[in-house]
Amino acid sequence: MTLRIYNTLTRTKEEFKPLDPKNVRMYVCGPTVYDFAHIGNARPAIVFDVMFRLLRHLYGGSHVTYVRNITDVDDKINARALRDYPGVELNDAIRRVTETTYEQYQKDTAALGCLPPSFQPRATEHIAGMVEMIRTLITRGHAYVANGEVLFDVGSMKDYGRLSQRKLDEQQAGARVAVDAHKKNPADFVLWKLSDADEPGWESPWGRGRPGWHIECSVMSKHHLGEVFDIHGGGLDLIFPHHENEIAQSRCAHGSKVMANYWMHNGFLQVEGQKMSKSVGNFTTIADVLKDWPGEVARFNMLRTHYRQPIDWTVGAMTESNSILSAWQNQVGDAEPRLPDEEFVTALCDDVNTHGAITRMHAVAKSGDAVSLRSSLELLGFTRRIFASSVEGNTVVADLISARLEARRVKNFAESDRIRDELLGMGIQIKDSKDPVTGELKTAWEVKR
RNA sequence: GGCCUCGUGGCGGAGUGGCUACGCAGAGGACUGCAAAUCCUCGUACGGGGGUUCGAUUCCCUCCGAGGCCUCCA
Repeated sequence: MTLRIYNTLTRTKEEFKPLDPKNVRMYVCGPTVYDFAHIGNARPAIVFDVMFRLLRHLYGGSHVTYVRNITDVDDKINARALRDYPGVELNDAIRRVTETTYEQYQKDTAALGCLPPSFQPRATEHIAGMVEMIRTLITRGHAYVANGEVLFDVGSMKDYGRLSQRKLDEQQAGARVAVDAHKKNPADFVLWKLSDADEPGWESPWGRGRPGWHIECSVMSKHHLGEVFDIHGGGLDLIFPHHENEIAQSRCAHGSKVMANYWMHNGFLQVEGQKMSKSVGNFTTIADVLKDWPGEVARFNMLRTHYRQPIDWTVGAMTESNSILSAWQNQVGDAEPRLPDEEFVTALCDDVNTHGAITRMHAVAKSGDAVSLRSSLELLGFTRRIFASSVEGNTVVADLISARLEARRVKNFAESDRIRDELLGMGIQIKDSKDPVTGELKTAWEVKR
């Protein structure tokens, strides 16, 4: 089975060849923990979770290392800490912001069926590594100190801009880059900046300060995955400047030709046809979605579209996802998963074509092969039965159903319909059937939305 | 101004140089006390205009439209 991946670096689909099949290494940019994650943040979490599961399937569960970082040092966090915890000592306030947001993120991603990554390093645990890498960059002539900042010198890297296919001179034509007198090149970016007394900071050779926006990923990926690794993922918007700058830092610090061999970027998401933003009022957090829908439905809804395509996140689509998934869950029952069928895996191996895989699952479902369907669901991360928790063991429902069955046996249809309406009022949809052999009446049910 | 996506039937959404995915919704039928569920059948789409070709939804050019990045952003 050949895995092919669309590589942003080359803008083509390439055959995936791991550096070491015994240790396939993937790094994905995780959240900055200052606020509830929104539904757009869920996309990379889910998409790369599927990638993680697929790699484990192909190379073995113990032969894949997946790192997703937690950015817990950032000026947005400081601002939030000052706003939400006035009067509290700053470091303490920051810790409260990052801890509560981090815990919420763990809950959200777990509810969406995502496996915990192999490592979830935090930026604040790697400050020493960042100082070290910055020092190396200065030594090697790729960074300089100016105006209290350490800046990366983009002019020192001959192919800066390769990932985003930008040329430095073309960019300046746009004149959107602020020209700072202390920068050698307007595109030079901060590696370290000094902190005021009321800002978080760490001691460094350049004074008490904090790291810039890009250095953490270079340091943490190197720490867990090495100087060169296989896959680096994240959202489309990170291509520039974040990933471009990560590449610049890592390659220049290590003297390597590449940072990662394959760069994968997921597309964006709109809500009901509109860009999600706080001003429009359609800013939807993962927690909001989970209030209305099971996490599995949200996950399925996300996977019905190829990861590089835009998604329009709508109630209509969620309703459709819900009906497909619950039909499958009913069909699958308690079947034990085995190996998923080859066509299904082949679809996933074509640049993680989850929609193609789901199409295959429709065919499998139609064929009545519950084990195969269950196996596919398993690989995509649908391991639990969705409605079970809310109503399982509900004796009221069971009693009403048996009372209705009895009424039907004695042809008291007024009573049987009354009970059916009562259940419907509870959100329970009745499904009658007859045993094809014995002719016995049977009733199943599901939670209707 | 630069770079990059995308435009498919009522809706969602793949894919392919020729054989008209798939799902949801909808219509008809079977079944049912009636519904629901289930099963069977049906609907003939690829933004406009050029070009290449025996033939393009699929390749090329162009126009129109939607969106993203270039500044923190998944």
